[in-house]
Amino acid sequence: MGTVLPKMKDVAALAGVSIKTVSRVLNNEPHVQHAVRERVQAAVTELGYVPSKSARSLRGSRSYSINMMCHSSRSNYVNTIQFGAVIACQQRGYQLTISLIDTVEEKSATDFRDELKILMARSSPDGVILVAPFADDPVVLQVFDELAIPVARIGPSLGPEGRVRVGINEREAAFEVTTHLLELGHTRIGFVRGLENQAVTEERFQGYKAALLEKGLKPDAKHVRKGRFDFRSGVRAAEKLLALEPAVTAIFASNDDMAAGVMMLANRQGVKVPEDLSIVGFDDSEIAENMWPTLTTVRQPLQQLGEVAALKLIETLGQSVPPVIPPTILPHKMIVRQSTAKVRTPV
Amino acid sequence: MGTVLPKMKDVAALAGVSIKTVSRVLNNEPHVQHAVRERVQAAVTELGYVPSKSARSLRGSRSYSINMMCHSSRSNYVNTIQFGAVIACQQRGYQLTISLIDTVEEKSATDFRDELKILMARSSPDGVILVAPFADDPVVLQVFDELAIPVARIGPSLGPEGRVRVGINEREAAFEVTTHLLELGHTRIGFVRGLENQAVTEERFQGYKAALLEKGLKPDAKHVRKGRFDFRSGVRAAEKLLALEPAVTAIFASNDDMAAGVMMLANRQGVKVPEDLSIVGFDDSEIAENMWPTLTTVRQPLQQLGEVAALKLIETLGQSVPPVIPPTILPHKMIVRQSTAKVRTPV
DNA sequence: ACAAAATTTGACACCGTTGTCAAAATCGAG
DNA sequence: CTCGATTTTGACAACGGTGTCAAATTTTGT
Repeated sequence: MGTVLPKMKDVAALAGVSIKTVSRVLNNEPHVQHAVRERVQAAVTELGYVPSKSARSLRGSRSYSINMMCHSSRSNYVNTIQFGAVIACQQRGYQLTISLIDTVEEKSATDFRDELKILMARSSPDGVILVAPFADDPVVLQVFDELAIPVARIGPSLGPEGRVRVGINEREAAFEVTTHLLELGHTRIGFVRGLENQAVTEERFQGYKAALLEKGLKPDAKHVRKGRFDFRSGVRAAEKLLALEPAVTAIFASNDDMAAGVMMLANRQGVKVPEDLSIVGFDDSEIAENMWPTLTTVRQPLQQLGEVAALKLIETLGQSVPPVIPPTILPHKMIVRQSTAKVRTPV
Repeated sequence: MGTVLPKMKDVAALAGVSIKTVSRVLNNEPHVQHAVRERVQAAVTELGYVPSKSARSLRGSRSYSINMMCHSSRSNYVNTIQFGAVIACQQRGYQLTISLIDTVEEKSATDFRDELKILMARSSPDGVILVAPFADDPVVLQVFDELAIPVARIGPSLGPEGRVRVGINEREAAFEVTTHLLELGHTRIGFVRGLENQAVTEERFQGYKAALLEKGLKPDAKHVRKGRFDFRSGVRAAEKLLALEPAVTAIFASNDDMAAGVMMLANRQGVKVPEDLSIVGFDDSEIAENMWPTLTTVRQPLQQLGEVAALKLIETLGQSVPPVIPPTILPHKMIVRQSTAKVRTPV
């Protein structure tokens, strides 16, 4: 009931050892006799003792918290990754905290750096998980270098630098879905790009181009539209692509939200999907199955991405100087649903 | 570059006062001369000093963190509330942490209580924000009472107890959309309930019933289906409701995801929306605008709900014994889009 | 069986802040 | 101008752990 929380000295008293020995057991340090270790552990569970995070981090200068930095957490992408990260952190006894910060573009770079530094000083995490649009931002990476806070980057360009990186092979995935469309007989395939400040935008585009070239087709600039990863920009891109003469017979949108926009416009204009127009997306977010017809897309293991990023990050916290770590590439998978079909009238 | 983080004594030295005085200034305590206060503040900003959270919370037994407890953060509802909560916390210098925990149903009640207690001991938040399905859970509320951790509940049943509560008037909102359908001439209006362990499910249903009764219509049990707040259960409910003889001419789903399911099924069966069937949802989540036709729904100010909950919670942390607080009711708004229209053939 | 080496254990300082309490400075009244 | 009341200030302990280092204990070698 109203019993006070047990402290280390209570555990020590119950086990008949010194405080320091309890500390050693809790931190899995060597130099404790097996029998003593067991006695202490029994005392811990009996009292339901949980070490005080603040005391621990004050002396040990580790906060046992990981921060996930986002621009906005309101997207399936960020949200699902976050979900995976929370699970991993919880499992390892870490706490996940969320920080929101505006992108560099919305303010001056110095303001941004200052704000970021204050934010980090406040939460003083042991490590930070970066997702788009920060995973590729040189200013952000530099600040964390200066603060000597380890970062894990999700879905970044796979450069050679020595930080924890987790992602999928974006280019290959884009190559696969494009090839899927080509094999269905499509030759005029529209492509909707994502936000230009994100590395994945170019990666996916490269995959698209490579697939066309492999089949001996020349990429046509008219078939490529810019997008912003949101529903609305998908609608706008589709307007242009369907107005072409001759129009495209398939559209590859760089994510599902834009694909949903494409589909909405097709529905509205009476263009039949997939008979007159095949559509593919990217991400396999919830919306992909919740539209009609359901969307062919690429499944990114988002939750797993978050989990692995958090685990790898926590793992590196022990090492004093993190070695150069090869990027972890998780497998993606093309999910063929109803929005793609053989082209009707091959020209 | 590699300068160490400034500590309180550095600030004290620069301002020419004692450490304690700096502490007083930072905590807005009285008994500091105006001039001294300014001098200290100047020193703080000059050094870019940020107090150490761990030291603070160790001595002061406040952690400056708020925990948001969810079952799964992967829904627009939870996600948007979380977004608002992060904003509010950040603004007040608090940190938002996320905890995931399985519902009571998935394990024994004692296990649940133990797990919850350990989770809270680990993160030791100053307060907790509860959302569905925990906001109404008596076991959860009891545990927090025992631990003496203040909670803020979002969207709960509006009982008389003295905790921070934030929500909208669910019943009235449901009353309004139902009335909207009635005024369009609909008389056979289907209703899809939500998860039965959540208070809002009954609240919205009561609003639906009240609207029918007010227009002199008798609620028909055949027109009411259970649901689980997800796309799939919306599809299933619609199958049943559209198979009725005579079929319903409108369906009110208790949330947007289920409404999307209803719409998908209608599209698939060739039932024209809104000509043959009007559909309304609830929440105004992103999906509402990202379907075709766009969805008439009720806008819940989810982000604001999260913000207000966090702010009110932080506010009460000062008071030693939180007084009985009246619930905060935020305004909702019916958003009429394309999915509702006059009934075609009034029977 | 005894000294040296290795292992196990505990006393104590310390991390950076806030609470307590007494000292110092200022103010007001007679 | 002095004395008590009040305001302002600072010295010091304390929060609950971990790091250091020395003491106690056990093991090893001869």
